[in-house]
Amino acid sequence: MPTDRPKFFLTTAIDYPNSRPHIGTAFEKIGADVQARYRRMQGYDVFFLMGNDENTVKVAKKAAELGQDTQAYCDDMARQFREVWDALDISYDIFIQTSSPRHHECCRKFIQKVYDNGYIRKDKYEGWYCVGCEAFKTEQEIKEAGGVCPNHKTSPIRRSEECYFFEQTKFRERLLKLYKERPELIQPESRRNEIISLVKEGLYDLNITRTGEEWGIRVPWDPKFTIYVWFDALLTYITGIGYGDDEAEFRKWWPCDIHFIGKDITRFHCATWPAMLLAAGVEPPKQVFGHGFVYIKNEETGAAEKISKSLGNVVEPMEIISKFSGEAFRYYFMRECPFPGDGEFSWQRFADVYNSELANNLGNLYSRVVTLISKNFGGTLPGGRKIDPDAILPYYQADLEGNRASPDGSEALALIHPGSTANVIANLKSLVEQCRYNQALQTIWANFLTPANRFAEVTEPWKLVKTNKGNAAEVLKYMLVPLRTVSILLKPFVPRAAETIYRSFNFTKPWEHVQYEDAAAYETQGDDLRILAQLEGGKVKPLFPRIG
RNA sequence: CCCGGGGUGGAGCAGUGGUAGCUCGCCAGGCUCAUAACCUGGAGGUCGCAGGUUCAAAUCCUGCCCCCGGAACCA
Repeated sequence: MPTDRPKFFLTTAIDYPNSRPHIGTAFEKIGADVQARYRRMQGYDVFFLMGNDENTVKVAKKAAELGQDTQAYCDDMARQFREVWDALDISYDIFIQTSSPRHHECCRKFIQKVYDNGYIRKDKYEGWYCVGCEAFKTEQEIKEAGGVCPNHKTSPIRRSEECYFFEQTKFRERLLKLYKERPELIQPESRRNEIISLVKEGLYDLNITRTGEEWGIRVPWDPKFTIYVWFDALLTYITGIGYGDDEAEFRKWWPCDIHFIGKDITRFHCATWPAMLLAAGVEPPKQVFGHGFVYIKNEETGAAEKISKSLGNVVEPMEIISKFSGEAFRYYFMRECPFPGDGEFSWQRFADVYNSELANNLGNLYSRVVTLISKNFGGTLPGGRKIDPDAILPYYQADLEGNRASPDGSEALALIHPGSTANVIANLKSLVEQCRYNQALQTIWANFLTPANRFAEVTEPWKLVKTNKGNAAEVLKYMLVPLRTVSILLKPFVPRAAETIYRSFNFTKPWEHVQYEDAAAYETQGDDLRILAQLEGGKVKPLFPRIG
């Protein structure tokens, strides 16, 4: 289907399926998903790619340990990963398994191209080899284990063997030029600085093959070698959109708009990956975003620990989802952990944030507004009056200046001036586009939800219905404004709750077509404002039930 | 040793030259429409340390201290 909408192609890192996904992996997927959902809302034609990285020796070993066929093991793990992503409403368009025949084939075409272009040479790799493991060990591994193999506790031997090298050093100057010409390529900026100094000093050719492995992709011109897992893993980003077998589709999506990755693998994505692409005559991606890590707060010591199996602190995403919800999970990590930087998880903090921000603030505002309208007006507010989305902000400002409004509804309404909501939304768009999600959410709460509750406190519609029903109806319509605004702005973050709020009323624009700009452009509605939500005894089901 | 990030009231953070702010927690009061929710007020910080620039520094410069990461199958 042809389209003239701007395209937006984004990817997450692909994961090793040698263990189930943890909350750190989920953090990345959610951050990418917020971006994908935001772009779709804003009219982009979006393609969101994720996947599992299966061509590694570790996966084959793990399958063997379990007595399973490697492929069957990979398929089952892929199912388990997708189960978690689905529970978190990750809206990926394609999920690649690198063990798939199509990936293998496209991969071979790519590496052949790089070989033909003269950027792969045969040479010798020398390093510390453990006979027990039948594998090379890094200096680091040996050093950390005290001079022996960490698995076998035996001394490694010096060994050299033939292999193929990718000559990425040949791209040193071109990479540096690229970083200079396109400062937005590596984000956030701290990562960029890191990579520039790395490429200036530390770039070296990469051994991209292994021998003696059954599981993996064969090197096309020399099939006794398999392709080193990193080289094939990165290729997922292009094989997934048709590189090597669907030229039109590939040209439609490439170059990638954002690769979301963990900050630890920026060097691969910002140096090796663009070099690989250049070597094959393909354009580099537009942006690589290296997000921060989630640490687990040790409830006893208070220290932030790296998520690791050996520390035994791994938290299963499903555990959080079943205790709270997928929406709460998304909110917590986007609100509490600055996406470009590091964040922390603790059950205590999770419960605090959930109760105070989702239940008490957002959820409760929704409940009180719905109940007030249904109990006092039978669920229908008479229409015909224009509602201005700036109703709340100026009140808030007036309040800050010390001009306390009187409890008379009409006087509170007199504080309204137009103009400011649009500014806040412009700022929010920029924050979301820069992936500064925690600041975006904080801005939404501070500018719409808190003022809405204050507005209610000053105008007291529950009293006003007894003395001046006309004014009470107006006040309630104004309270609906921030609720509507927030539902639109939260659509990328908590899609289900946002939809529930929006669809609880007969707002005119269809939910599927709502954009950020609509949050500031509340249309005049001749029709009555009605509650469409299902009620029981005049009340709605709590959006986020408090959890004790 | 080197490189990167960071040190702001009890916790987590924002704040790149002009009276130190947000969320949570804590204390007191108000309200009662609402999910024991909401609103107001309060306590609590010499913005890691020492110098320097400036009319003015959390913010710029210099030196020092401390914490966290850091090269490959780990997001």
